[in-house]
Amino acid sequence: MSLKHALLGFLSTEPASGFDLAREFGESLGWFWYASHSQIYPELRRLEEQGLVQSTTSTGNPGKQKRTYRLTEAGAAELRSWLEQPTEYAPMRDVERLKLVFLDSAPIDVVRRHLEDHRKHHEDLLAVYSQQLRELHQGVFPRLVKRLASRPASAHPMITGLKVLAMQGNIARARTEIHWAEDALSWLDGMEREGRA
Amino acid sequence: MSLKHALLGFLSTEPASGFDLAREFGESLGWFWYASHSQIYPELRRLEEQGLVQSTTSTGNPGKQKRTYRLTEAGAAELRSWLEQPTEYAPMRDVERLKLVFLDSAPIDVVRRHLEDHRKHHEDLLAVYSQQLRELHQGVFPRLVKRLASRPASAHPMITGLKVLAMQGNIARARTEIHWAEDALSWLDGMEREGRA
DNA sequence: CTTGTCATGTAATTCGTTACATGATTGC
DNA sequence: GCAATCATGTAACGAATTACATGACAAG
Repeated sequence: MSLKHALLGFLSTEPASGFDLAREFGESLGWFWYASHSQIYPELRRLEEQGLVQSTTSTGNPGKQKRTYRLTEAGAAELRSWLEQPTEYAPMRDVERLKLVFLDSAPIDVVRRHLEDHRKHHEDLLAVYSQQLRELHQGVFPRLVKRLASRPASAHPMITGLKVLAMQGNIARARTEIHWAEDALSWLDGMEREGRA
Repeated sequence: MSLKHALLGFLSTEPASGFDLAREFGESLGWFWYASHSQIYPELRRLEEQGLVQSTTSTGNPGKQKRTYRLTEAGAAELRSWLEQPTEYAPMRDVERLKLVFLDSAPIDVVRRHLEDHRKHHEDLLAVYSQQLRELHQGVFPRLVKRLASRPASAHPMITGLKVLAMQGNIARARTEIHWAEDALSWLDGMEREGRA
């Protein structure tokens, strides 16, 4: 039930169309939640049926229809209540680790390639997150700017701080994965040397 | 398509029943993959239709039916081919982080509770993983023992090593989350002090 | 006039969760 | 006799992916 609340959350910053939301949920490697447009459009309709959001079709531009959704009071209440409840942790499903434990009869180069891919993947993530953290600090990160705009200056440190915190968490994760992959690669080199000796 | 390969992987150690597999996929906080029995039983039937596994019903015990699945040569080949292919990384979906970025108008105690829960969750995971790592090193971890049994001694360091590596990765992750949560809590305390000053 | 971006949708399928359902065996 | 564990399944629903489908507008 999280797509629902992810949408309500994004709409709590400002009204947006399905297209806008699909862009935000797809770009920047996902920014905490990913969803495709084919999941978003029907979900928004469902939220409207439930009275949690309300849509207006753009007048002005004829032909080019654009449906903008805004949060209703009921939607804001639903979001608040979800935010207050403790998080239920999703069961672990980790394809890479799963592969790793069964790779024990594969050629050593296959194992190495997997670990190198893993390192590369998280290095790419780290680059993106580091850039986004810089943008958060510089106050040029669009989503943050919009969120600050509608709120009093006294609330700004908390608003910014929580985003920075979340991003730092992603950075810490990426670094951990990179370090782990590097340690694993050294260990693998050791194995190979011993195997040849 | 990973449940399929998770099952093939587990069956590559030794034949097992749906019940055995459901126990392994459910216990110990999941050991890299979680699935419920209601997903496992039909999937095993499908794998049998595809000729990747083969089942035998226990004779001997009448009434108490127990269906044991073993990997076929085709199943082993499918597993090898999956293991060789590069991993596709799942898009990010992180409920806790998502909540965190929208918690900026909630009472500070709600934020604190979320961070404390997060720390607690990963401390619990860390305890389990640390115990399992000890068992791996002591050679008393059942799944590892079984896997070593069917393979020559020269392969043992690699078999054990990869499991240790995977577990160390989980431990590193858990530690990172705990440290992050603690940093976040200190920051939050600072915010509260400033807010009251 | 064609490519790219904006914009919104539906359909088919697969994957995963929750709940329902049944029956045998073992230990107390 | 009763509870716990072993053992296997189905049904209904919800979440997510992939593919199909359409059309406006802007820039070159």
